[in-house]
Amino acid sequence: MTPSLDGILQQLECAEALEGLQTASVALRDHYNVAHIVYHWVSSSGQQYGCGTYSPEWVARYVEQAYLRVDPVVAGCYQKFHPVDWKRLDWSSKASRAFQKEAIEYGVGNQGFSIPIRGPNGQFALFTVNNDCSDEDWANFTETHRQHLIILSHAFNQKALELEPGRTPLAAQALSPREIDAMTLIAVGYSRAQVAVTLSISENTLRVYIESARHKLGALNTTHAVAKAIARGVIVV
Amino acid sequence: MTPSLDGILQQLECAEALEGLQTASVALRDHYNVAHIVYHWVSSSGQQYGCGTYSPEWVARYVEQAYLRVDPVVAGCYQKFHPVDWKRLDWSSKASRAFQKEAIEYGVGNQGFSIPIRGPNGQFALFTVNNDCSDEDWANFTETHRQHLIILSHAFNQKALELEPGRTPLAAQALSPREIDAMTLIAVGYSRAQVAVTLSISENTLRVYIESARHKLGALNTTHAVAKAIARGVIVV
DNA sequence: TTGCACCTCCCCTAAAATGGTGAGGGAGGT
DNA sequence: ACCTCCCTCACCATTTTAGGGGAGGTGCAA
Repeated sequence: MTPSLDGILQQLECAEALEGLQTASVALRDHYNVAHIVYHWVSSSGQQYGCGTYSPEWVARYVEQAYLRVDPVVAGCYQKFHPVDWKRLDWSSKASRAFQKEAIEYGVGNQGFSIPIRGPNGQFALFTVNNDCSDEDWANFTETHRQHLIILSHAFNQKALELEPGRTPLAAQALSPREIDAMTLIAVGYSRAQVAVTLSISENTLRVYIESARHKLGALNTTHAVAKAIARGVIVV
Repeated sequence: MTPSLDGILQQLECAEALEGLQTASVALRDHYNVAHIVYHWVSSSGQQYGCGTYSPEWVARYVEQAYLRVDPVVAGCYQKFHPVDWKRLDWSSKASRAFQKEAIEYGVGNQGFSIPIRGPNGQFALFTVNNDCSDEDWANFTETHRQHLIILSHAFNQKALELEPGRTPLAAQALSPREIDAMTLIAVGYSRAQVAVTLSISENTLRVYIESARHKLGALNTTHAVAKAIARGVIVV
């Protein structure tokens, strides 16, 4: 007996480890009667995680060959942020075709539908449903379940973020208003001279702000400080 | 008579301009019988757009005062990527409280629920539903409609992206692997000399990468390039 | 009152970054 | 085969930024 969607969502909400996502993937595969459900993401630290129903062999192969940099699904979805049917991706390059051929040999279906979700600090996740069927059947399937799949991708994503280790105590020291002004203008490409004129202060004063902000942010230099400020959302560009 | 949710979604799908989003916002407000529905986003170019049911006075005030940099909803959601209840944001600072007080004077409800969505190249959107009611009622509302609101945020977002002018030639601006290496190391505070050593190349070569990346990113200087690269998710720090 | 954090300004010198151009070899795609 | 993009290195002179110092004024809060 296949579990209900609500049941799976509820179960997902209670999950306390990666295994919970794994179990949910399997349950979803059975629920929808498709070939595969896969969820994988890249954390802010660049670490990759994944769960789903692909065969261990294919996963190992994928990781070993660093296919993340080849996979047109990843590359294509990275430029979008709404659901993407695999057919609409660019499979023209030689590497892509070889990759696809190999994937199918490892039991991956020919049809796919992936939902990218992007978080702050470069987090990027993909929720994928995969099957082996005709174009027409697949179009029907995605049309019918599109909304549920979006909800599911959110649920997976939320859970994944909760489980992510070291997801930032973030004890960020706040910058003063003037420091924020200064860093913001520096971040949009102004030179110190320009920023000083814009803020109607002397360049010497400006430097004090920049130095101060740099120390608060624990940065090694101005560029690093800007990078940290943006990554932490202290300033918005 | 209030339109059905499916009707609104369908109408949204057919929208051909910002007015379509505006109409949908109003329809949604009536459908859910809440105070406000607002959708606003920042494009990759930094341009702000918005639509919704806030009074024109409040919108004008918001823009004029550059409240985007004060609004705790924006600041809070910028660090997350799942729905956020306004109560869970940080309203402790004086500026935040003053902002909130003023917002309420302009007819904004005390309760809010915002769904952030982040696109490639630094696009960032917020779909907000706002109301004036008790904590309990609001908890019930958000609990009940959470999934639909997520779907709606996606629908708005997809439409907004379609409507965004000049929304294409970005994919061509991807950085080469070496450029990413260079920018990443610069972003974590290394000097050019250190980066050159780390990458085992001459500092001259390194500079070519930085310059190339700078041009691709349309940045005025290295710091600006790093800022853009991070904001767009081209590099992860 | 006495801190403390903020804003503002000034001095110094050495190190780093900036701007553009030329040029060779390699890999991939049409 | 040709073309384009990527990787690598080199040269030049100039501007900007880097790291510290010190010092006076405001306003808020314990």
